[in-house]
Amino acid sequence: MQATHSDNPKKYDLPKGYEFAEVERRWYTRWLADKTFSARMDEGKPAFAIVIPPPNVTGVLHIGHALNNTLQDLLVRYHRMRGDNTLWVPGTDHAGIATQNVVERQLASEKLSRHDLGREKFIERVWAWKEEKGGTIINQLKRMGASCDWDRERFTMDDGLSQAVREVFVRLYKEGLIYKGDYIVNWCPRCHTALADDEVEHDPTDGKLYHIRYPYADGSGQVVVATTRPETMLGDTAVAVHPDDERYQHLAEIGISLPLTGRTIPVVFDHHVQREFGTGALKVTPAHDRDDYEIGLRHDLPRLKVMDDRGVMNEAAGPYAGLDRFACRKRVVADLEAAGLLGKIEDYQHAVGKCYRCATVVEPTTSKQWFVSVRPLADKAVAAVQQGRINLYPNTWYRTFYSWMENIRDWCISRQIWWGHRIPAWTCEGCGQLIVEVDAPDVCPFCGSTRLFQENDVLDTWFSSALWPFSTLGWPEQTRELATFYPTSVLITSFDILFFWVARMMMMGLHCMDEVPFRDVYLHALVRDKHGKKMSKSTGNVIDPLVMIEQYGTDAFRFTLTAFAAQGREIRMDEERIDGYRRFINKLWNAARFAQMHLASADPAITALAADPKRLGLAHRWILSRTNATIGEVRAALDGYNFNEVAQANYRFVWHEVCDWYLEWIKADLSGEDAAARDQAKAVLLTVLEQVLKLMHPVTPFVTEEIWSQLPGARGSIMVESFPETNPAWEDEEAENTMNLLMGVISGVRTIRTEAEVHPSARIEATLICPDPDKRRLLTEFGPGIQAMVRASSLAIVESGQVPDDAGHGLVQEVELVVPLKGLIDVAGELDKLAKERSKLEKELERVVGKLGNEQFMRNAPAAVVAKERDKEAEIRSRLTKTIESTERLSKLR
RNA sequence: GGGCGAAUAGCUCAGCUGGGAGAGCAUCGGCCUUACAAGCCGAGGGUCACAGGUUCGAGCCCUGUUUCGCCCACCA
Repeated sequence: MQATHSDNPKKYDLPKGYEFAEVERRWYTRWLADKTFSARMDEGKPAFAIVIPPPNVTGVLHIGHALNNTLQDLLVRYHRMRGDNTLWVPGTDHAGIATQNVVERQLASEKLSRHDLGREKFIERVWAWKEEKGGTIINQLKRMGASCDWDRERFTMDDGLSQAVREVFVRLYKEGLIYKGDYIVNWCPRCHTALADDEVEHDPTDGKLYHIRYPYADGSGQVVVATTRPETMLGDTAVAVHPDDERYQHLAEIGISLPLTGRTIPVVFDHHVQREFGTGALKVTPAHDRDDYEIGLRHDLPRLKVMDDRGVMNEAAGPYAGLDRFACRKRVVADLEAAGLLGKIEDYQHAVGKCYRCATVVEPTTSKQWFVSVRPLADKAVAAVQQGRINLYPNTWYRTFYSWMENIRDWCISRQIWWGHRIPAWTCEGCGQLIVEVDAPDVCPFCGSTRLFQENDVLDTWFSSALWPFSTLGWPEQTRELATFYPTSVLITSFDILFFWVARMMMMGLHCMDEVPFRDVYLHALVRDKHGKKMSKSTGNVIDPLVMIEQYGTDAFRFTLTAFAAQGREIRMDEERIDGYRRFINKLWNAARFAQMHLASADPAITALAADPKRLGLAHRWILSRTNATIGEVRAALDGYNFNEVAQANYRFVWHEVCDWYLEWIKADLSGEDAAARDQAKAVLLTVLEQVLKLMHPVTPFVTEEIWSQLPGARGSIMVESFPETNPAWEDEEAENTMNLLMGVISGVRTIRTEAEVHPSARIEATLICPDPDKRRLLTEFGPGIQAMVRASSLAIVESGQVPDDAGHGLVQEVELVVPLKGLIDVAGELDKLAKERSKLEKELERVVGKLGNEQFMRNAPAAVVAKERDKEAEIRSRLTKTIESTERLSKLR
């Protein structure tokens, strides 16, 4: 009777296909209920801590988060299984500008602005939004299987964290490392706030370069200046030329008559000006250009602001007041044209700074802002990295890190928005003194006035996230968490926030805690589409992690991300790969089903048999040796953050060693009559399966937990099982060599079968000709196994013999494989192949012989390499002989 | 302008300190062989971008070239 899939439904406890959706839901709920993710702080155990890069509270899980959190979870689960005191702190970032924008948009749909509500009501509204919508990404992280200690979830505007922010601010202020001043900053006219330098993105943009004639004040001539922003000329307060430029020396006395305004402005001499560029003359607008600002400082030029916060021209722009800056540009150009002062207009591509939040063209402008003097802090960070107290992975980042830190500029930390940590500084209306304190003062300590007004500005979002590694652990309180888990072990993040965030955490951690915030930094790549393009909504190439999870399951998705995470390599996500790994998860599932058939009634204590492999059969010794090797590989890969190797080692082992060979090999024993053989097989099968599940658990938590729970015996969560360790007793080179021989012979016979198109279920008669007595003994010993694997009705193992003319023939490790095939051979095809084989072997032989005949090689190459070449020569020669014999034999059949 | 990275099978990628080129997918052939057709057994397919160099030996090290990508930068 032919068995079908519906037969014996009771034979399997596990469903035929892996049903990930139900399993994932069930186990995550259970893990949460059992608090399996909760950090422990046991005495005497090493600590392993990761703080999550807090996603924006407005965030929606994208594939970058998915990668980032998969890698973190991988390490956290690994260390938890190793028995470390393991903590993964989750949380979200209040994301000042981003969040304020979201709520403002919401208000706009009600035809309201934040000003209609006023500051207090607006902030209430943001909190309300956060309560309602802010948990989105946290729930999505849970879908990813993230094993964060959720009871310790933090938000950068929590009371505790806000306290930490004020403490640090006040401390830095009192140390003179925070100052307030009127400087040029990047201003976003749409967000109405200053931006830090790295919050400005420079896009190459097609624009125009306008050449404008500036007449000399005495009318004796003119100088041409070029600009991409003609409207800023209204704020020009000088023209600059190079000090050594003979063309303009005489202008020092004369000055320039600024067109459209009639103002007279001086000519200044500054080394910044490039003589070769354009006419060598540069218009100077200190209030609206960063370089011009510097020139202005050097020459004590007035700073004339001609725009307001919205990018609209102000009264200083005279007749242009009230015009938007871009409208003004057109008008200025038209007026210059009319006045005959406009020179050529060139197409010009240049980098235009845009707001990283809303892509509005940033306006450099002077404004009163708060800054951090980063030099002393940066020096500490650089020193810590140089001393190896912080390691960067991949190490290609060191150079970039150092060069960035060398050129770092003071950090503008004030933002003119409402959502964020309000700067803890008050101005006394009585005496005008500035008071900076952690807690709001009631009276002015200088004059006793009670009329104190707090700063309106809030802090840059990155200020609070810079404190994240210690603020989340309770600082400034000296908590047990802080003592146990600071410094944290590793930070895993995307390289694009190395400077926004990572460098600043180093600075703040070293300064405030006097200790690094983390020992290792692993910087992963950006996830791109399979063609290497950035994913973006407009391109339409976005891969949504949640869709992937629904389609392929979380484990398959996680496995894919892990497999792609090779150091120093960009990730080109390909949905087909996810599908491939989904099949792998299913393969594991089915291997477990198979095991379960035989293990369901087994006593888990039988695994004790595997402790002493010397008494076990070959295949068992082999798979234990391979298990041992795989454990070593996986651990090394995890310890070195070589995530792709973790995936690869597991994949290879499970599919190509356990499933392809081991399970097939032991089928006979499992269903055979020999009770001792059966017990061995069960014992090792269970042992290997346990090891596999543990090895894979950090990558694929759900399927491994589900299978684990079904194994015989009472079992707790696999999450708290101990991670596999290499076991020297399992290492067995001899078993590996023998199995390699057997597997080679089996594959060789299968090739003969397939090429002759022997039906897979047909039995063949096979002969192995093996002159080597040791190998012959092994082949004889394991003959029944070989016979089963190649579906032979008979298997003869002989020392020597003739190969019949019509036999299929192969050669593996000096063993001749002979399968009589009675006319099934495709003679012409085989002869073709043999000819190809022959020429290939001859070429190889030539190379090897040449090498061995080379004195230099013989002198310089290590003995092992020489010996290997000798073996190779012998092997090639014997293969060549056999190939020629086969050719002759087959030729007769033609 | 400076810096970094990449180029290996049709596609996506491994290849760790130099010692006989690999995987998955795709392609071709054959199979429902009772864990898995989401599978099994096989096959074909590569001038390791190009040119030099070092070496007994180079996908790997060095130099240069080309192409692509990214980061940083005050040439209006």
